[in-house]
Amino acid sequence: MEKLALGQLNKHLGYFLRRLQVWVFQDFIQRLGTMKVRPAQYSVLLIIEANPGSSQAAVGQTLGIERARLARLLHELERRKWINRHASGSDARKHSLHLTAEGEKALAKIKNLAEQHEAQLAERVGSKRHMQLMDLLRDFG
Amino acid sequence: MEKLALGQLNKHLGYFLRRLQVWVFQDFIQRLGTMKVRPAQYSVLLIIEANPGSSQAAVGQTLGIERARLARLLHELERRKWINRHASGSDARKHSLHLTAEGEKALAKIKNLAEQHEAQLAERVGSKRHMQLMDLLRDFG
DNA sequence: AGAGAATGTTGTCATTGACAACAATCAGCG
DNA sequence: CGCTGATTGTTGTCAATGACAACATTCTCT
Repeated sequence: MEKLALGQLNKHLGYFLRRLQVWVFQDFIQRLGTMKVRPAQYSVLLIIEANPGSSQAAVGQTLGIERARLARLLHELERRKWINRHASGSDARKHSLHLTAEGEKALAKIKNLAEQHEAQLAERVGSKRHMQLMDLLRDFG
Repeated sequence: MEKLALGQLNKHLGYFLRRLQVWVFQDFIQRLGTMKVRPAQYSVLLIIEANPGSSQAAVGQTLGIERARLARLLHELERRKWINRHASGSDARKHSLHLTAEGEKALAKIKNLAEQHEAQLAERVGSKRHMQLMDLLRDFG
């Protein structure tokens, strides 16, 4: 079955962005299947690691994850004993997020797999193009 | 609320791809809200326009949309009288997809809005970066 | 003619994003 | 101080999406 013409789709950055993003996430999910970690969970773990004691609101705003969704996502990470949330001293509404020792061990493994994923992605995309894309895309926030 | 450190997330192309892609799609959906067209529907309409008479399998494979999902998506486009599917002459299993006259009129409006979306995206991203990203991302398939 | 593949349809499930309501707590202001 | 409005986290619900299986029909190949 030959591919069809893309027509006007060729002019839309969003289309190509989406196609590559889907490919990247599928590879990530497959590669981290053994740890049963999805991209959103991984990003949350990294943010907690880099910012111990953050509140859920801060994590959510940084990653663009909505409060309700993040609450459920964190509930799952807590159930797996990878994070804990104790009350923040300064503000009783906030939960202070930390990795557990078990969570740090798991994250070490996960980061290892994620690096393999990134290496495979760089190979698939071409390492030069990978760098160029990183430089172009990083300047958003 | 200040943003938190991204930590290792800074090394993952997938993260930045995803953030920009989400932004682009949200803008697209908002901008085309008056026509109630979502990105996937738009892409299917463009493919049918560029390849009249295609089968669903061909469209699905081109866009990476699964058979079951495409069947329902097309059902909705047919309900809106934007496309029709009549039996293919050569293969009775296949449906031959075409835009209706009404569908062509609607698509003209939609393409107009989509161009505005793309222009705004180029402005947001920077027109030079927009071009560079297109060049880097287009070479996949 | 018959076996296996392709096509489109329908059903179901899990994940996700979005939104609203709620309780607890905080911040600001009289 | 006490009150009002905002913030934080939680839970409930709904729609959209992706994935997968089962099925009838039709084609291809031998």
